[in-house]
Amino acid sequence: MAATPMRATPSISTCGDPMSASDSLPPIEIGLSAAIVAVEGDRPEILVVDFAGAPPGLPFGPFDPLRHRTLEIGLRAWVEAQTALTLGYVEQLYTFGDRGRHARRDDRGPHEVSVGYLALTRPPAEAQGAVRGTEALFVPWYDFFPWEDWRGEDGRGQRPALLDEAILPDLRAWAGEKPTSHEAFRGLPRRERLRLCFGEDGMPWDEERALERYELLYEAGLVEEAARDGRDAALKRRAGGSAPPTLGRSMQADNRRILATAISRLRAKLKYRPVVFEMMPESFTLTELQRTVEAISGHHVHKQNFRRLVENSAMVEPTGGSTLKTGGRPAQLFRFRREVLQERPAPGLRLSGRG
Amino acid sequence: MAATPMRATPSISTCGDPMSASDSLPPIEIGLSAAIVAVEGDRPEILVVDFAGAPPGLPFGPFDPLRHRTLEIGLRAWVEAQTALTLGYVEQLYTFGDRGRHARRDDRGPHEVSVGYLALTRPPAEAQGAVRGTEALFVPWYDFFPWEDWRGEDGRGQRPALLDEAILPDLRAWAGEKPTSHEAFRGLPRRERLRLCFGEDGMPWDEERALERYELLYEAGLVEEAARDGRDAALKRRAGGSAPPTLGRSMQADNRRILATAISRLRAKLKYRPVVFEMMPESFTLTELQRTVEAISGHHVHKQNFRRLVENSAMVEPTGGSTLKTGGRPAQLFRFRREVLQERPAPGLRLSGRG
DNA sequence: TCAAAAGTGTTATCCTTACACCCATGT
DNA sequence: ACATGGGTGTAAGGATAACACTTTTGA
Repeated sequence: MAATPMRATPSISTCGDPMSASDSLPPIEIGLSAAIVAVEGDRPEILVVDFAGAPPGLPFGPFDPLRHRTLEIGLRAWVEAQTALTLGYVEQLYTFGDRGRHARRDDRGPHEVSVGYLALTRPPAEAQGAVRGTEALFVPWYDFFPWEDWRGEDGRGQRPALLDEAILPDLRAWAGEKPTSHEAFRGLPRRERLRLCFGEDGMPWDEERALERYELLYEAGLVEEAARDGRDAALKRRAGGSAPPTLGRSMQADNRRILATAISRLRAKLKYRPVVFEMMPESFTLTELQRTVEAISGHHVHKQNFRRLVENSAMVEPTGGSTLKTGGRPAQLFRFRREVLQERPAPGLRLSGRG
Repeated sequence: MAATPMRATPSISTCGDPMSASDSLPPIEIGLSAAIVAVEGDRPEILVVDFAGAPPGLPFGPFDPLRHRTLEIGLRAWVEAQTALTLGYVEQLYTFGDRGRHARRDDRGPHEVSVGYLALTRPPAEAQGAVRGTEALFVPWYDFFPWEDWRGEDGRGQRPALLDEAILPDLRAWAGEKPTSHEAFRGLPRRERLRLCFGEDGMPWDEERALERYELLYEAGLVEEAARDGRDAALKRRAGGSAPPTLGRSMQADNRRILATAISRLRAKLKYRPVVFEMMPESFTLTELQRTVEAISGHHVHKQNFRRLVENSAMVEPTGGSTLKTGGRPAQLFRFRREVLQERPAPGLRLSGRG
């Protein structure tokens, strides 16, 4: 390759000693938050901690560098110590340093930075011994994001009514206003962001943009968290001004944003890594697998193509058994072929055709 | 959609008050590290801070939550204040809590957690005023990862000689040994990891696995950082035991791991988002665009197909001008069509055919 | 006239999408 | 018999990969 060139040399304070500025810095604490996902039938669920009336929160614990070598080890350790849940797949999502978590500037105590994790597990009934206390429970994640479920109550796919009735009218009004100085410098104008995120005129609804959608709603002051974080100005704009925003259940601190991050990431990852199987029991029918994928992605997929896709992908193999529990013709049972991890470079379920 | 069910209730310490455990926790400091990438001709370069003889490091600065609302704002602020670099694209990579950064357990002072960022910029010559001091400079990133450049010195693609001469023999030896207790519980056996990461027998070389490859080399004790972090045992195994490992230049602390993360992420992102253009000048020829993509991905692509792919993608438009500087027939100049961001859901350059 | 690099056209192949149809069970 | 869900086959369309070939400059 070439010899190291001496060329542009922007001046950057080198900070050879990482502690150089530590005296002047306020204390910081790192919170590890886990979005622990399981799918129960056709319902994706998330483990939350209840606050007796107050909005629920994701389970979390502080990171103690003296006890745990890495962040992920820390997360696994206290989750597996305090619950009997077996965390299969664990993945770091994002680190949020926002003040959102502690709303006010004059807060005392350490500043909280939260590292969000995604964990996948099997439905509670399968994870025996998971029940130990009463503070935490699994709740459907679409309680927090009703606009993300496009499967409809009946069978056929169906646009959530909430979108046209409540969300889009308010967002269109917001898009008509002048952007704040904060927004101006970076990114697209409001109208365009709205089109991209919510699939207005011509743009398709992209299920992977769950995080961007939540953040847009937050900026527009349409979720409860925005008010809590002191964005009252944004909220006043709402029609009438009396009715508080009710777009989905809210959560503690920035937890709903972490959950939105988890949903986006999981929906994306489904397509290029065999992560669904972390949420499936040992053996399952192809329809059960399809229901799980649909639950997560939030819309129906084409049955026949899904089946072929799965069978061609070599990700499953028949167990030999079958079940009658589904009603109708008995369904073959399959299991995950772990060997694909060693055969294919990047196995996954790239589904695009809607059902 | 459905009513919230009361079902499984794993007991998790609720930690309603985020400060509950703060007294017993050691102080933590958050370092923001930036992998700032630019492409100069056919060479990808990374901005490093020189330590006069010692291994270079990524520029970094501490996060001060009182001054900056978010981590990214903090990063942008000090980079743009201390250098005159214009950071176009900035993206959070990963947060490392490892002790790797401070090698020894008995360290005094705050524990350092590093949040790695990827930033893209234009070549130094373009970023006028970027030159302010002499501590920082751009160096070719393949100095740190020579095994990642498959383009060859001549023209045709070519496997780096280093792989067969030094890396693979040592890795095969490592794969033949018994795994440590740490490794055993999670993941694949050594032999399989080696196949996947380095494309042994039948598996293709996946350029996106740059991070996994570096981590494998670290675990096998074949990079200098492994020795520094106290993995001497691993190092003793090396044949002869006298010659220190020389697989690429090493960096400060965990910085090479962050750079590996940046390379992996950038190589992946190239394929589904129009990020190349953040590193291109206002107008460019298609061949220049191709050279940039090749520089990053580390291998050649098929010229004709690349051109068609780009032109069909509607990501560029002709400026009308042309240049003679390329030698041979004059080349048309193109510019990035920013409108694609609003037209296509996820534009990118999915190239797979090798050149 | 030749080398070098830009730029065009064509074809075989695979993958995706969509549609139509058959099979096995319970009521 | 028929409803229900499981399971299979096949044809059209589009994207990709690989190939050969033409054009325009400088030396």
